[in-house]
Amino acid sequence: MEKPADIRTPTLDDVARVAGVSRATVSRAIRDTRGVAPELKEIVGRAIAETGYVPNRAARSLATGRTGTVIIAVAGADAEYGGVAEPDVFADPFFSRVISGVVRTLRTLDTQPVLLLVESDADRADVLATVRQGAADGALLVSTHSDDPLPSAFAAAGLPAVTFARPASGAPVSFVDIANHDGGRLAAEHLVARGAQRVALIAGPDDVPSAQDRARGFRDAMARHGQAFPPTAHGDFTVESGERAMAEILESAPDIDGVFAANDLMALGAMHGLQAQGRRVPDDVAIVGFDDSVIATIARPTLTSVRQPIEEMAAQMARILVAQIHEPGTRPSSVIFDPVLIARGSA
Amino acid sequence: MEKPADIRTPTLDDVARVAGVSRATVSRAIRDTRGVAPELKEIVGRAIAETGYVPNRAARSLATGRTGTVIIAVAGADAEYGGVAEPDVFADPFFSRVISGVVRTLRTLDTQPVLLLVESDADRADVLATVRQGAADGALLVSTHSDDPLPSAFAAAGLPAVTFARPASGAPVSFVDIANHDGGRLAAEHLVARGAQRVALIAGPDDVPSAQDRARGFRDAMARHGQAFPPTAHGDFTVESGERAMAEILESAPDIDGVFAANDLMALGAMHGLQAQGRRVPDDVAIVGFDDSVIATIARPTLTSVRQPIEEMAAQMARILVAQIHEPGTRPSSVIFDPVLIARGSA
DNA sequence: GTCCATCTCGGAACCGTTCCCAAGTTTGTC
DNA sequence: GACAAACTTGGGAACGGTTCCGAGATGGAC
Repeated sequence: MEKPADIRTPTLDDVARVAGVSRATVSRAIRDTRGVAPELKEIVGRAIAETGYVPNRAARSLATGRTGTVIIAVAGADAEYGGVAEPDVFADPFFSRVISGVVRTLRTLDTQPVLLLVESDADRADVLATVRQGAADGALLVSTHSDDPLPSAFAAAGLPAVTFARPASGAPVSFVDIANHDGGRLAAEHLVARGAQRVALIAGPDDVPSAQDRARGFRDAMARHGQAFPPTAHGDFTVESGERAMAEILESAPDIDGVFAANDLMALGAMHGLQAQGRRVPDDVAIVGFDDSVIATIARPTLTSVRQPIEEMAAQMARILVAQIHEPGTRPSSVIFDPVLIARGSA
Repeated sequence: MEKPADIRTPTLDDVARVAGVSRATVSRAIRDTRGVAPELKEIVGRAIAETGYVPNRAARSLATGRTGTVIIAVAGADAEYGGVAEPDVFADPFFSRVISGVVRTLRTLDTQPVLLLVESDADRADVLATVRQGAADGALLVSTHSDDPLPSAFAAAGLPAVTFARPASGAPVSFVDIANHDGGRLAAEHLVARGAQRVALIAGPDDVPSAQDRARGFRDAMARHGQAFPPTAHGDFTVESGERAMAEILESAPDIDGVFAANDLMALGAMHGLQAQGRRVPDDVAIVGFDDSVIATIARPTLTSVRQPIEEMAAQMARILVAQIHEPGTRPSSVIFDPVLIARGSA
């Protein structure tokens, strides 16, 4: 008190001195573990307020071995994979929705997300290192590439991780996914029910398992209605690629009257392509997208789309990861969501 | 070596033992401060590889008082402010672009971003507490509300912070902004040059300074061309509000031939509203938006828009913050970017 | 060969928590 | 009233780094 009021941030010892108890007691009072007298807890509370104490996270983390932080790693296009094509994962509402769902849920779990972009092997190493260094307790892995080695790396290191979509590598990590095959089927059935006779498919990249499943589900269902071999073109989930794919299809099969695209951005591109050729949507050609993103409601006509409850899926990822962190050694689990078709103007 | 190969993660002491040097030397070798013999550095390097050592971030952070982490706090709609209106900040490409720019830049600065959502006073307290607890070295504040108390709080606490847009409170914190007034002027001049005789304005919320500046810039410039009082309606930066505002304007001024909206989402809503009434864009009514977001290229016709280099602005925020963290006590600085009009199909 | 300056390295203190363990206090039972 | 059990509390050792300080070693100048 006689000391020149020092600027140093108060520590547990300071609070203990003011409260007239030991450091250990203050620590217990703060985290209100049972076994501390109510009146002492009261006194400690006042001492904390008086000193303006805030616990130091680094020290706590060092002592407990936990940080209350997880990584959310979103994988964009690798430089090696093509780079410029998709300059920004954030341009795709898909990633925004995942992040949104994760962030919102983690908030209720007293956990903070560190956002890491993965676009190279160096980035991948960084993600793993960050957890190894104890700067985060686990990782949420969101990647579209099937050969992403990160899930395997986490599994091998025994570090908590949850992926969006089943890891193609078969790595034993928890994941959350949607029944993509069923989603493709829903799209097919909707087009057929609408009377489409000659449908086409704009599929995603061949190395993306979820895209493959959607395509397969679509084709399987169409085969039941006599259209086992719909004309197909591939895109990379961007609007531009959707438009290109549409043009490609129209060249070989100008008489189509229905299209299913593996995501909304490509569906929008297809719509642009069709409209540019003077075809009316949905009168001449019906379109069904996938994701039910905000894009679907912004398009004109609005886009019929297979809904993927991304925010809820992301929330589930967060819950599984946190549970796994608190209960180490539990076996990997998985949750599969069911898609729903949302009918709008385009089909 | 005779011990049962323990599963414990290796520590500095382990490396020191293997390398046959002291812990202090290993520490110095790792951060290669000068004053350690090259051959020892070599030996230490091998020992690190052999043991699979990774430095513990919590311990380092405890010793140094730094974390290599910053908060990026994005403020959505407060529950108190209206809540449901904007269920998700991530739906707005604006925030995605800010996050993208920040994340990309921080990566080059050896700093990791913790993403925090701010939607209540409790969230705000959390942001401040996180930095106080030493879990982050500073904060990037992205908020549209003028009465956000966070900038002032950081300034008062003397904690490093950088805001997107000049803080309305006048708090002495660094910020990055765009010349909104000039942006409004650019839109006005473009519409006038195009021959628009009766323009209208879809402004943002009155409590958002940047929106006010855009509106003021627009009106000031229009006044120079004899249209000092353009019919005006307000929106809240969403597509729906843009459509509503457009309807409102058309009711009182059905003969307009040009519209400026304070962001692209509202411009798109306006476009929808006009098209629904059978008006052609840009032939009957020209539209200029603001932001030059991905929305502008997706719309049909594509949207003429005042470009805001958001990613670069965000990058600048990150750089300023990190500089401030490394050089404490520096005075707040600011950077103002210049807007550019990108002409497309809508005007 | 001696002396001094310079450089390298090890010992030990320190950062601020948590948690184990022992000591002290209270309560309850016979 | 004695003794055991249950509960609180404080002391001190981790946790895993960084950094100050002093001791040797080394090299150069005379």
